[in-house]
Amino acid sequence: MGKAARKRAYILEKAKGVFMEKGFIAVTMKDIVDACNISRGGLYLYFSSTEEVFLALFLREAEYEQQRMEIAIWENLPAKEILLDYLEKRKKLILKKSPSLTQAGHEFLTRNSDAQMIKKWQFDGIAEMLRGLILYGIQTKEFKQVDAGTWARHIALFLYGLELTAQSLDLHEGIVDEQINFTIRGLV
Amino acid sequence: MGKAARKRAYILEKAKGVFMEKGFIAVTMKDIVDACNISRGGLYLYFSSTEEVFLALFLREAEYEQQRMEIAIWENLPAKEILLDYLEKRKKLILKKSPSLTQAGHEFLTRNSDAQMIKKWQFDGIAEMLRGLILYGIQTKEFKQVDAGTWARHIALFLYGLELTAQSLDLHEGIVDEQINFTIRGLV
Amino acid sequence: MGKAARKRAYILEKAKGVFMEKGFIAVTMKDIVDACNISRGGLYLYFSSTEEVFLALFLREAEYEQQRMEIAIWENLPAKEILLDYLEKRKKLILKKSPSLTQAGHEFLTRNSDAQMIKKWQFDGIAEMLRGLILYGIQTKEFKQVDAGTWARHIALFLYGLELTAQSLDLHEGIVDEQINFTIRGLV
Amino acid sequence: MGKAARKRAYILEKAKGVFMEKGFIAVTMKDIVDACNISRGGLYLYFSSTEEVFLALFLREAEYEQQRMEIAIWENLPAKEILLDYLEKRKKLILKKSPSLTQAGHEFLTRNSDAQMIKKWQFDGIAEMLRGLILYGIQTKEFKQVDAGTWARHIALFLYGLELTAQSLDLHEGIVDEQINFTIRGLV
DNA sequence: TATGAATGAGTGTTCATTCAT
DNA sequence: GATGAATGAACACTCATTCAT
Repeated sequence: MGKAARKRAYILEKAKGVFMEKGFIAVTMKDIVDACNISRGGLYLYFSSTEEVFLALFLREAEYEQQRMEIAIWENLPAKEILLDYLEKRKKLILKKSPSLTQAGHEFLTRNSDAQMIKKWQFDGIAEMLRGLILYGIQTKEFKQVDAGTWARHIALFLYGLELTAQSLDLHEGIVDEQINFTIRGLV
Repeated sequence: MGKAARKRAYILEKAKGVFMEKGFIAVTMKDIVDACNISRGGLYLYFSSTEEVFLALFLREAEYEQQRMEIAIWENLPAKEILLDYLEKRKKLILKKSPSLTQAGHEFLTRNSDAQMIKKWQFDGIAEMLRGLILYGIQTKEFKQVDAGTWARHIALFLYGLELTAQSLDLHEGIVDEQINFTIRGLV
Repeated sequence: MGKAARKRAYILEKAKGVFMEKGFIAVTMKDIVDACNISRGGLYLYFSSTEEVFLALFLREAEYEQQRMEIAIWENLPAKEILLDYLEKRKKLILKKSPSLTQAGHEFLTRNSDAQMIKKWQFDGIAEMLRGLILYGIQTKEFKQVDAGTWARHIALFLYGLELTAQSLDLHEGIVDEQINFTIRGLV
Repeated sequence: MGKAARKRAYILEKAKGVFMEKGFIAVTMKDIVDACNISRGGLYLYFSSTEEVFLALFLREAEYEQQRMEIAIWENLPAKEILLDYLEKRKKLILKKSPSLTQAGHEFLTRNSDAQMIKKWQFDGIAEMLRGLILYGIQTKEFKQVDAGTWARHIALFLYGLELTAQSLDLHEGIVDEQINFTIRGLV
């Protein structure tokens, strides 16, 4: 990795904290500059707007997460275990008090309807992944014979909505657990 | 209605368009001034911040909607019909292509955790209403013997998330229908 | 007194409280409007700036005070008693916590070097009055044989300065008494 | 002196002219910006309010003057000569036709009762200094056996008041001389 | 006369963006 | 490449002043 690439990676890493803290809209170039401890002009050598920073960050995160997921799925672990792991991970994000990258991504989408990549990642990719998992669970008899596509989309949408709203609605852990268990019971 | 009240109502009406267009965070007093075709100072005679405008607007909308709902529920129609009507109404909001006040309300909540009124309206009130409806449906044997509270919260959360995300995710009507029907099938 | 004159007098009375509270510079037409409980436009029917209000007020006060003084002096009271009374009156103004009309007048003079009337009243008139009093006291052998003009101007300047600075310097009563007694001792 | 310090010094120098011209209350950040020929935002890099500018300016001036004074006092010159020099210096300030920083400082104190530094400089410090000088003069038999504290405060107050009022009252040099000589005669 | 809604100019303050070093 | 000082546009907010009623 060249020096420039390393600097870009550094900026994205620091920016991630900022976006997780403040969402997307409220973030200014100054926030990122401050978080990175670099000069105002320095940031502009690599990115020329918060949009650009966020897109690059989101792309990086998406690629990374995609890999982690595929590995987990194809390790032949029990479907139920994979699902529980996944839900557990989402639950942590949901219960986090500060905005998540999901929230920032949502704010970004609200203003930039043509950000296909984010759209794909925030929903399509996850729904597809869940569908694969459900089909696999049906095959291993762990799950009921349900319509995998519909269920996958339902879970994806439900979790996405839950993550966006949990903090603003002040949902406590009890309700989040209740809702997640409710979802699993429908499937298993 | 006095002159001042009429002017307030006029401002709220114009501001509604602005909030539906741009959400809450991105709206400035100047946006509202421009939409109303009044002077900068003129707006300050009625409202002194975007927060104040939005709260007044939201309260007005909430009161109006509340009335519509209560009437429908207490007309003793079959539970299933009331639910379908309600879901149909939400579906229309969900499929509307331009941003709704729900999105603006969500942004408001993201920055203003103490806006109890909005929180109540966006979620608590609706969950409670749905719970009453489900209990009523169970009593009339229209619905299965389910945990009314859990289901009510599930539907409320799911619809809220769906409304927030539908446009940004570009969900087409097929998927929205699929998801709504899926929800009803679980209940009936 | 006609209706208009009565209204003018009313406005001046209320404005006096405002100027005593806030000095001259910080007072806005809105402050006066609020204190008078009249409409914005209404005030403009009588005065078209804070300058105008203040000048009218100062003139009125000056005329009133002038009369009181002259009466006291020509009642043939002992010179020392008249002087003590006068100093006692000034002391009260000096120890008052909020700005006095003197302070407001000073602020006015700072911005309007051509306000001869105020200048005359704040200093020349008082010096002249004190000079008459000192001459009278010398004649009645109550005061030493001093240069009446110089002493009069000294006392006038000293009291004026003391009144302006007492609050901002946080002078407590002990120091004010000390300084006033010091002045009297030089004379008697 | 670094570049930033030089710029700060430049701003203070230009601001000094503004404060001497307009006092403190009437000065806006725009006035300072215009006097410095810099951009609106540029000023905010160094100071974020007129208060801040003025305090920095006053501190600088105070430090400079303090040094001059201490040197004069401890050079063991005759007390009378030091006093005359000091009064001569004050007389120049008093007769200067344009407003002085003293007026601005006074306005600042009027609105900002907790500016101890200014209070100390405008009065306490000077009274203390004069007291030391009078005691020294009594010791060398140059001055009469007077109450040094009372006299020191009297002179400090009198000069302060004189400086504030001289221009607004349009006192000509004859009167200022008369008053200063009068003060000296009381002491020597 | 009297009202008070309405205006718009002026000021404070923040930030994206540029540029000399 | 890197810096950070500087700029200026944009927005929040206040207030003197006007004007239709």
